[in-house]
Amino acid sequence: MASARQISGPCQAWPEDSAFIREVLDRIGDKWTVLIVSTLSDGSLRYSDLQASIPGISQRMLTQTLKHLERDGLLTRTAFAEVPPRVEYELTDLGRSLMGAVMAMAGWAATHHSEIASNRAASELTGVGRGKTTVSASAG
Amino acid sequence: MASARQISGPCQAWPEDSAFIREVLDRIGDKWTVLIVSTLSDGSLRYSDLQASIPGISQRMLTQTLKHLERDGLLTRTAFAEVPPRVEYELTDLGRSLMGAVMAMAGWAATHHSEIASNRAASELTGVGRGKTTVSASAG
DNA sequence: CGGGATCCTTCTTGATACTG
DNA sequence: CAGTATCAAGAAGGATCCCG
Repeated sequence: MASARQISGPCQAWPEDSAFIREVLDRIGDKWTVLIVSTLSDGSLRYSDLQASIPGISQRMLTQTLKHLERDGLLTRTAFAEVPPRVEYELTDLGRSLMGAVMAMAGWAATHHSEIASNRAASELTGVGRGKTTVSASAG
Repeated sequence: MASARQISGPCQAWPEDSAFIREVLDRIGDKWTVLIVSTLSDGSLRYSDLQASIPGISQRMLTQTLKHLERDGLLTRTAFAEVPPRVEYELTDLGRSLMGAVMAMAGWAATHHSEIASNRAASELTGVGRGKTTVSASAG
């Protein structure tokens, strides 16, 4: 996604600011980013530790996401020139502040996820969001 | 952030809670969700108004995202049985609270996006996140 | 151990055409 | 107007092989 960035609208909340909001969303909206960052919140870890700590991840995604995070300055990568190669990843202050923001989202999620879940369940029965909807007789 | 635990915890951040965090992230991580919700923050709008207010969107994505949001109880859909069909979409309280959460994220983004941008720019020159990285001589 | 490069499959998305 | 249905292109992700 994130192809064209022409999102200027007439009556919007954020006129043009949405640009970097989407940047952030593109980053944390990524499944692995959140998992990696949260895993690193305990302290620095090496590549294989991360891979072991995050069950479903492939090394492709691990490497790629780590690169993105490093590029954005959310974590640091330190390679040790030892005989058995060792690389350690650690969150920067910026990375930890992202954790805080995600935690805030988590708070919202924790507060409302049951409500969302019940809404969703109710929709299954009602048919809402699948064709059937509230139909009002002409209110004009 | 209410029930979430400390950032510098002993073991892992979220053992199993990540489930509904990801649910929320999957929703707002979606480009269109944020745009639709923010567009509706001004009040109810009809289908064609939304389509006009969000330049890049296709009716496929518009319809689909609206359905998801309706299903999760973030907005309501009201169809009027008039001769020229009219359907209005409006945020629920839950939807508006999501707006608040996204605004919070926007706050973080606003605070740090320049830092991220400069980090990213610096990485272009340094080569960080693209192969070259900080290499420490064997520390042990 | 820590990746880089490649292939291949799946999911997502945009464009198009048709309906009530 | 407000969608639905179908199709094809592209991106994302996983598996695999290989190198330093």
